[in-house]
Amino acid sequence: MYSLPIFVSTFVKMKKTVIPSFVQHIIPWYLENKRDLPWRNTQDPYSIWISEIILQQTRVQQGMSYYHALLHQFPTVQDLANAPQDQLFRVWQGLGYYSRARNLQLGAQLIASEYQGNFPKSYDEWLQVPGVGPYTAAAVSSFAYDFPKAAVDGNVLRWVSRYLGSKDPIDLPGTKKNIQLLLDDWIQHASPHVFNQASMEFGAILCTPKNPHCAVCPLNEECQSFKNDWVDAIPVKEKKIKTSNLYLYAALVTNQQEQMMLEKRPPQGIWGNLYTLPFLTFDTEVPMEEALAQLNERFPNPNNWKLETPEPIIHLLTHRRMHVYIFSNLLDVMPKNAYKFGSWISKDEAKGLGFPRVFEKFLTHKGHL
DNA sequence: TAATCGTGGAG
DNA sequence: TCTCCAAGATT
Repeated sequence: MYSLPIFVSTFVKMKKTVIPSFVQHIIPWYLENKRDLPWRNTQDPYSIWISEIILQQTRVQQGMSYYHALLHQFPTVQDLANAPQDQLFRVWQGLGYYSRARNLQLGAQLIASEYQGNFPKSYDEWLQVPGVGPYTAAAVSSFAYDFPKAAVDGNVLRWVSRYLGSKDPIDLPGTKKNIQLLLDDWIQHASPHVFNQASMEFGAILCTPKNPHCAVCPLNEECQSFKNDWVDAIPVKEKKIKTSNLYLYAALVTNQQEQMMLEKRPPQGIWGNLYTLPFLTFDTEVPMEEALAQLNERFPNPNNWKLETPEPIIHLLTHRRMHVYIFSNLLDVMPKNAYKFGSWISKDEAKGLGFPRVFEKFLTHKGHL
């Protein structure tokens, strides 16, 4: 006989109950056990919005200092809207996913102009802000304005699928949609901002990806995964992460004025709009002579390079293992107009720019930053 | 829709 | 050392 998908059947069943059991158990747990996080002590939409953009795919511990730095550098949405992008990237430097910073400023400009510095309030309004998707729109509108929309992030997908014992892959849009529908119903039985905070905190603190704390979980008696011993098997993911190699050859070129050649990356692609040493990339390893030959095509430099990284720097990206080789022009003098794709930048100027972590570390180590 | 976009910490 | 993946969004 045909059976309803588990989320739909749960949704139908819960419709009949007055207050979902999850709400009854998890909100008291949250109020007792929540972490003291700075963006939880405010209803200021600007601070909350900044925090949510930072926390996309980013752990609290990693994002905390950036949260304080951004609010310190750009106290108001107008400050952020009017800031030079280089200044923003200097603050965002090292946090990764730099399109977040670009879109954050686009959003600030939208709010400063079209909203006259007031902030969107509803979920649908926030969804129009660049860099704000379904999760962030629900989070900001509920935290700042108590708008009743469930925030569905990785924590929530995990605990809901475990709680219901669903083996639907959580990386499929249909699964997310079902969970969104279910929680959009449940959230009506609680204070929206408390519900969303409690929901995510529960996933982050108790229903963790590995070694969840089922023994002390207030929901363990009704958790389908706990009862069936599926906790380690749920959530299910369809896609597996496969990493491939990427070989990056960069040039540290300096002149007699103690300037170095830097390129601003194009807006699209990795490290968009940040500053890097000029570099070439290959999907497969190439002989060192070939890499040097290609560097020489770009720089009218006598073939005199020094390999600064005898062992390549291994820079791990989510889907890539990057092998970074850096060459310097050991003895040769580069003419001022030798290379038209980059700019000569002094040490002091470079300090105000944003660099990807791998270049920032190297240049700092060599005393160029 | 599937691929892309960083970095650092946990296990 | 290696895999996983974290308060996702965009194209």
